Amino acid sequence: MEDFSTISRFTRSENGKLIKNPRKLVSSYPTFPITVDCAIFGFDENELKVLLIRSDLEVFKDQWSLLGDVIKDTEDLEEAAYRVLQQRTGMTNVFLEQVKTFGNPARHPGGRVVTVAYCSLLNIRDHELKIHDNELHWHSVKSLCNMAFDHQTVIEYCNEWLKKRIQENPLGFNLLPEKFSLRELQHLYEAILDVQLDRRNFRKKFFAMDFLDDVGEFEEDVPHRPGKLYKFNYEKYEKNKRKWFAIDF
Amino acid sequence: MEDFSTISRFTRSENGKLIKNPRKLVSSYPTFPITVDCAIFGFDENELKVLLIRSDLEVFKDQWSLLGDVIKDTEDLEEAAYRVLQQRTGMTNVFLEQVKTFGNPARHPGGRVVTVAYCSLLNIRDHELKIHDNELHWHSVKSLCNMAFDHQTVIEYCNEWLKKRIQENPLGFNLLPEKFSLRELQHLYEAILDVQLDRRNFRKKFFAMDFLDDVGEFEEDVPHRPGKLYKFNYEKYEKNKRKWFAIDF
DNA sequence: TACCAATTGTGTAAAAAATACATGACCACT
DNA sequence: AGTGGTCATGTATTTTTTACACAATTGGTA
Repeated sequence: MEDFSTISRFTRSENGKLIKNPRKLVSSYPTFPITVDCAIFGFDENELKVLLIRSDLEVFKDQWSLLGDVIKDTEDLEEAAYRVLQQRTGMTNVFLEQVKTFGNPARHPGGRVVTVAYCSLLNIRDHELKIHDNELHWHSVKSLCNMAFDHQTVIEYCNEWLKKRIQENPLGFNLLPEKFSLRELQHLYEAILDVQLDRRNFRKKFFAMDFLDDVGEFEEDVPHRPGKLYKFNYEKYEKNKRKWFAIDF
Repeated sequence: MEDFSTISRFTRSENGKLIKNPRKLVSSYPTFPITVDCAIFGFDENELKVLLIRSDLEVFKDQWSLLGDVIKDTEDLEEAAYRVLQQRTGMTNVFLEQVKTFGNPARHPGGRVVTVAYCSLLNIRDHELKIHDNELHWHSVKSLCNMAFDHQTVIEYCNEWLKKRIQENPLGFNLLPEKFSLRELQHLYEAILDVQLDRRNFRKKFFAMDFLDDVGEFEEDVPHRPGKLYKFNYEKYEKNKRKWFAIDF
């Protein structure tokens, strides 16, 4: 006889009969607070930044935390994250994607709170005027410290996720103005991946991918010869994108 | 004056003062049931399979669902997933990784239940004797239908996740016996990725990665010339693994 | 015991992709 | 007019990927 004694009483009905009332079943489940936390990344002065807010918990006095909120009864997780994003930055049409859920029972000093981490990418200049709340701050990702909750871990995880993702998908453009020069693009990659890239090969590669539209304009206000400006053309990307396949590890 | 009226009352303290009692704060948060669901994959007869259980809800009569359970007060999410895995397969030391959290308010007929999906990989033969519970069933991933909850979506997501992951990391070995032939390995890749691969190039690639140990034995009970058996050597892999970097999309 | 079916094991040539690298022109600033 | 910083561009070399064929081994079967 097999020992099923360790199987939770929630896993199966005791007697093998079908459960008629799912509401009753679910109401017997233990419940927990759930939040979403947004790692909102921006790129400025050749550095990757993350938008943080001063914690309002006394135990985390003078520490920073991600922007987050509890989820509401009727909203999906992504909706909640998007709401946080909009409320704080005023921006809509912004890249947002779920990264990971953190559920360590001790991660919140007020009791168990499970949080779903989202990663968002936006162009800092597009909304810089909206951040006059001086509790909000763009913080360099390289020099994080003194974070509330487990938010340092969360940001590091999101940062690693971004590093990987930006090599496989055209996400980087979300961090730049609509029109950008190839130097800006290269600096973005160099900053996020923490590598040095050869300029000629970098250009060759992006031109070969063939989704950059020359907008016929040039950089302004740069203290050197201005470079051409380009736009990311999503349709071209979608049409030509390679079927990603390569065993390689 | 900025309009912060839409910002949730949970987001910040009203008056700008620091919150002294985090327990009180958290106890004001709405709560939800949280479950973990495990997409447990196995490989048999050259097919990717997933371990399913018959739903015990009457609304899902004769439908299949993933193995899952509610999380307990004091356990971390991964602990809960691991518990489900052990209880059902009797196996320990098994690959397990979080994939995504699903929180659609309507995904459970009994009310809102948020679930964290985990993906697990194991060798079917290692534990086939433990599945005499006839409510449990290895189901071909290619022919899913009639799943309870949103579990079809969840499995499809996990399957895509696996497809990508198996190309970047040596996960496939978890689905094979400790000693395997290169044909088995190739069939595994071909089944999961749904491609045909050139045998010589496949072998060349894996030998070049240099983490397969020839165990000096041969296949048995095959109706053709038996191939050499190999073991995956994790230490060698760790030592030689390439720093993964390539912009490519 | 001879043959068949299935699979093992092995290498090379051609094509494609990644890398390394230098120069003259342009613009702003002084 | 000179300087500092950047733009724009192409080629040769190396590395990686791909395509592809044949002899040998085993079990099964007539």
